[in-house]
Amino acid sequence: MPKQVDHEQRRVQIAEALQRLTTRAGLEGVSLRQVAAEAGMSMGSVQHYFKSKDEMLRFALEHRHKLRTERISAKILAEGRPTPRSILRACLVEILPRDPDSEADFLIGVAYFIRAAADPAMAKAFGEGMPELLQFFADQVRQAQEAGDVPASADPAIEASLLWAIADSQGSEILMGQRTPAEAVSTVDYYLDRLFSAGGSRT
Amino acid sequence: MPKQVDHEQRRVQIAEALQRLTTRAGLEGVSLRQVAAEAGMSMGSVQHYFKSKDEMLRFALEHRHKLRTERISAKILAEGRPTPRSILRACLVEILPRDPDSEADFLIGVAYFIRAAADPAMAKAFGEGMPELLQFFADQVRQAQEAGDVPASADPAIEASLLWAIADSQGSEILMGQRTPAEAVSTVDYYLDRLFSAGGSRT
DNA sequence: AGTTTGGCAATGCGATCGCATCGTAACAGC
DNA sequence: GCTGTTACGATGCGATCGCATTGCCAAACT
Repeated sequence: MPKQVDHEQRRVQIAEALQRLTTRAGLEGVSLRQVAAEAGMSMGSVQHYFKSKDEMLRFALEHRHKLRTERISAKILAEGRPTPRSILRACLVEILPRDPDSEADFLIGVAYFIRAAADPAMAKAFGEGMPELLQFFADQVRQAQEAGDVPASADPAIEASLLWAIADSQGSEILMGQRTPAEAVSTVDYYLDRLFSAGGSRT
Repeated sequence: MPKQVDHEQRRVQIAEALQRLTTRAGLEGVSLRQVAAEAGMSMGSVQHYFKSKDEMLRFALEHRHKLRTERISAKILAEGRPTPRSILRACLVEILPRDPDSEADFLIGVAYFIRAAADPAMAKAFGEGMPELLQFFADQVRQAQEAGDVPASADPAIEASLLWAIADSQGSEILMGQRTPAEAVSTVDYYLDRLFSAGGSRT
């Protein structure tokens, strides 16, 4: 029929404008008008692609999840000779806010978290990407165990949760200015050192 | 001169109404009118005790800090024969959202966090209570080291940060419904088990 | 060529926001 | 008992919010 516009692309365009704004003001502090302005279009246009603000937020969250997954995948593939440890380290460092981009990404995550706390639908969308990552972490730990690099007594599922905890919390402290990215990375390494040696048969 | 009103008490009263609301709608979703209604007073009254919304938020944050500190202190004193490990465990469990009250407290923390990310003044207030707790954790780890319960190779400052990370992150996952409080507590114990035995001379 | 339909801008509406202002009631000091 | 200061409720203002409505333009399809 009429024009040919790639809906998905437009939605992504809007979502990315939203991300940029979210970094500065949090999620609740962002209005549809601001998003439209940031995306360089009229408010009516934004409304055309998202029936409500909530729908826009949910799309942007899923988009972010996808991007993060891709980013982490790329990191892993970029590893020359990946070992479970190097893979885990790459993931954890990737999660940490090290530059404006990753800082934005981290902030957006928190912004969504707090909305998810009050909005069950958002909580569902928010939680969906998590088990996947934890599962991946657990798998890496398991492989390291089989290679004898991590003590057999370790519980992969719990270890995965702990690894995530460290990246998450260190990230928060970086944002609060209580820690530098370099310090956070060295904390990650400190922890990996212990996980990958305590009681293990090799270093 | 006129009436005799305890300003501090009134402010606390308002702050607590704010906390109750924050649990439900996050920090940005709370209006002065709602706070006034929740506190059972008129909006003009709230304005009388806080010149601006920001000032109210900052006071409530400090109030929360104080309460949490007191709560943790009480927990420690309640320990019959406290050991560094039992103290740390009590603190970590105290931080976790286990019931509506502690859940609310945790949510409020997140709500303030996100505001602090955009507001330097709030970030300052937010970060002030943190080093104190980390310092306390580090001291406990150090004492355990001296008792031979934690390997000497451990770095108390980093361990403190890791301990906080675990409580913080597990708390988030509880709120997202991805984990039960019981699971989180067992994760805490799992971690303490390793910290307090790996390479250590005693159990 | 005319009709249809999607893309998009503009505008309006009702609600709500933080904040300023003003009026009033209550009480302390002279 | 008058005065001055404080407590606090009521109201109004300008801005902004999400959302609904409307209308125009351009591009397919008949």
